[in-house]
Amino acid sequence: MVATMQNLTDRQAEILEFIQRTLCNSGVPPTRADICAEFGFSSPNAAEGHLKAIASKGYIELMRHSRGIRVLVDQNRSLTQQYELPLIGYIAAGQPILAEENVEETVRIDPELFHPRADFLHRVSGHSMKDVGILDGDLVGIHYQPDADNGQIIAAALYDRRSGREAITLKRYYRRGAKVRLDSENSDPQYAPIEIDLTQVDEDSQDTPQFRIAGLYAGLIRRPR
Amino acid sequence: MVATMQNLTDRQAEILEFIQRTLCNSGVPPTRADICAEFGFSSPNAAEGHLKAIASKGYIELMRHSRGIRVLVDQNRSLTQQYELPLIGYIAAGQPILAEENVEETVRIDPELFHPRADFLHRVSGHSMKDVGILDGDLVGIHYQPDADNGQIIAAALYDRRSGREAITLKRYYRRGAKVRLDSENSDPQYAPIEIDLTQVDEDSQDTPQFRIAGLYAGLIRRPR
DNA sequence: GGTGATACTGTATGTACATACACTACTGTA
DNA sequence: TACAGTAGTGTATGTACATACAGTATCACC
Repeated sequence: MVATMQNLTDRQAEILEFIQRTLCNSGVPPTRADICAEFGFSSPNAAEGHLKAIASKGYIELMRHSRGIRVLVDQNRSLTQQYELPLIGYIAAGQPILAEENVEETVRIDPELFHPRADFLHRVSGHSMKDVGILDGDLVGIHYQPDADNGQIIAAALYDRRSGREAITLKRYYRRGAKVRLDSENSDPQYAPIEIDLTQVDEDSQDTPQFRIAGLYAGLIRRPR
Repeated sequence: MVATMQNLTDRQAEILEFIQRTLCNSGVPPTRADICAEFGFSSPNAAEGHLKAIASKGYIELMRHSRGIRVLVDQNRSLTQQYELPLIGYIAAGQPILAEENVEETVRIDPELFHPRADFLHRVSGHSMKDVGILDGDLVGIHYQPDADNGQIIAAALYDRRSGREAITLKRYYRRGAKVRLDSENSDPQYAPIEIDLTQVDEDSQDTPQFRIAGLYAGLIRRPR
């Protein structure tokens, strides 16, 4: 957006709101004449002037054909809202979590559905959290956050030496000093806790830490096959 | 929608798809000329004819002004989609399931997230489905459907004589002739199967059946407190 | 007290658009 | 075999629309 984003005047805001309302009600943007009818203007130039002002402030884009008004900024989340979350499987070497390379697909869902707000989704693989009702194949919402409190369920990013990437796993997090313990929630003894000493540096991969917190578990979605 | 909803021809589907694409890309519906340019027609009547055909099948609505095309049926969910599902707790006496009286709140979520498509949500209360990872407080998506196959998880509407309303419960459904069995998924012996004989009429509430299928379990959302 | 932004009126113009009429041609179907 | 639905071409027409030019009035502000 090139235009400088200044504040709209009251009148301009009213007109922008009318454009959005029209779009919502009829599916088509209004004409200059429509705007005049709504506000009682007797000259199409009243509308034209406002549109140009609103466009120069970056809120809409004008195309030079009939009804060529495109709303760029949507205050009341009516239409353009994204409602999409990336689904992250693995984290490629040296990449931030939300880098495009890591996005497997995009799921249409309102991030605000979860608490705290989810920043991305992860597909659970395995049964390590079975006892808290998180099953293989579930999509969990993760709130991006680099630290956590003891006892919280986190998305742990564990570096895999072979593949050179980080795998995400849900674990219950406990930390005492430099010692971190990652618990599973499955009574089966094969799911033993993982113990990590943060002072221990992994020599094979100097700059990449063995472990980091990718975020906080914030809820889940299950879509039966 | 008054128009009879028939299937579109391949060409008509292509054109509908182009309308949606245009709407998505530019925010404005295409003109007849735009459609001609896209498909290589040399007469605007080619476009006009298709639009009328698509409109008569109920997929779009034509208004008699420029770019007056409104998409009513939105296959790939671009703009007009609501993304809201009602949350149904109990069913008031004599009301259809989705009656307004039964809607506790509305949750912003894409119905297509679930399979089959969810028509409403229900908040699980109790632990009867714990063994399949459906916990107390979870929101389950329900696909409205009055019948089910053996072994499917359904939302059962059970008439409660005291309150005069129907309570919704998730159960695994089995039917043999007129005998219906509703299983819980919890190894604890307190969750015994419910047996219902469909030939038995409840005398205290003559016209209201004891039991009906409210719909099919289609997935769940969990929002930790 | 002049300058610029906002908020309009009034008139005019050319073209973008929807749409009607008239025809051709193929296809499934009753 | 005739009819309805689909898929087009070609021409024509009136109006819906964006938009330019020329003004007026109010207000803030330096």
